Amino acid sequence: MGRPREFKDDVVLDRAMRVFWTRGYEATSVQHLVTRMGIQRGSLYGAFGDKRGLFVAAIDRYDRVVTAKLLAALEAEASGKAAIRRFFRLKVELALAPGRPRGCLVTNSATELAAHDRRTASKVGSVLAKIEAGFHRAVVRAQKAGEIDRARSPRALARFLTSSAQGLSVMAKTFPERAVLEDIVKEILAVLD
Amino acid sequence: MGRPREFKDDVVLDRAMRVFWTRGYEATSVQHLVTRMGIQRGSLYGAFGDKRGLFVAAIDRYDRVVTAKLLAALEAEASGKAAIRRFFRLKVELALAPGRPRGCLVTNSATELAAHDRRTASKVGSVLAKIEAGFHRAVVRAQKAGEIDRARSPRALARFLTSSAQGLSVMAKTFPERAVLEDIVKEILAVLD
DNA sequence: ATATTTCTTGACCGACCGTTCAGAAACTGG
DNA sequence: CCAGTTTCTGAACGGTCGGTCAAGAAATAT
Repeated sequence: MGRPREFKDDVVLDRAMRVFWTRGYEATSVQHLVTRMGIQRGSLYGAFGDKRGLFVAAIDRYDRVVTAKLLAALEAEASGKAAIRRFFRLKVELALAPGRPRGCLVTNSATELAAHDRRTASKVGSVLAKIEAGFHRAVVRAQKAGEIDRARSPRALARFLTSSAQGLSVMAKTFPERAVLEDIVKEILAVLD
Repeated sequence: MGRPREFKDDVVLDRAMRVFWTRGYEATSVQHLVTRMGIQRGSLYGAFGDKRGLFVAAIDRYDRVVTAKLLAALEAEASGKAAIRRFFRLKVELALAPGRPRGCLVTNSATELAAHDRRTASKVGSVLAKIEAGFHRAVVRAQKAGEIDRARSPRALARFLTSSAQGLSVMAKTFPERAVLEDIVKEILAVLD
């Protein structure tokens, strides 16, 4: 009962996500947000609490939309090695896709806000943990198939791959050139041999 | 002639650098800066132009103090491979050193500001280029000594190592634990074998 | 049809933002 | 000791910040 929302949460959240993704948290004003989201201030505060709340919700949305696609790539191949390769190839394509913000919202949030804001820190931490877990599964799968030496620590490899994905996001934001990113991915994948 | 400065530029710049390093650019107010730098607003504007100018000067200072130390590690060993190992070991130690801001000012600046501000972007770009050049020299040295297969591209390896250093900085900010960082470094160095 | 609930709207709030500036203070050259 | 120059000091500037709120609009329940 009562008057229904005139907007879909996910639709305006997608727009907010893009704004935060391109401009960062602090550089984005509420005025900027309401303009791009196409709703009024009151609606924003009614639906998401405050700017921080909207930001955390935007990271969550990013997790469900963007990160989920990358994690899916990690599970899509029977071969663990092929899955990891697919993950990084997809990451490069996403990083270079026209009309898409550069870099990664989670990486940006980790460096800009995670140190000061608990809610952001825990969201970022859980997303990174999810990625690491995905890599871990892929590595174990690859080891079982004999693609990767069983003597190597899957935990260390998973952490390395997670870190590499972060590094790639930083580089994608600074040097969004295919040649650069492909050079990097080539050597990341070389670690697995 | 005229009244002399009551502060040393590098001293107050070091303090500004630390503030930006821990809090980022946008989240740091000029009020915050003058408090921590121990000078007045007027002096700040007189010496550094504006907030942006101070920020760029702080990155420059970071380059001369922190990055220079890492680059020196890269030149300190005759063996290219040992030099790269030393670089990453030092990076881990710096990342975990108590009383020091986590992560890396250049990495933070790359994700927070480089996309919007040209001056920051060119400063960040030149620092990263310097690091990449250092890695490149070390890789070539290692190849000449037979430590690394000559068939591998030193440019790709240098780019990979630069990217890895960025990733490590992100991870250091989110998970400042020795075990995590050492796992990552172990696998980064494994690429060279 | 009316009461009730929720959402929308746009004006409004005090606080703080980055920046400026006039005047006092501290130096140098004559 | 004074004129000239630079720096220091702290108050002040307009603008924008994140956030609130009262009133109207649109739905449901009775």
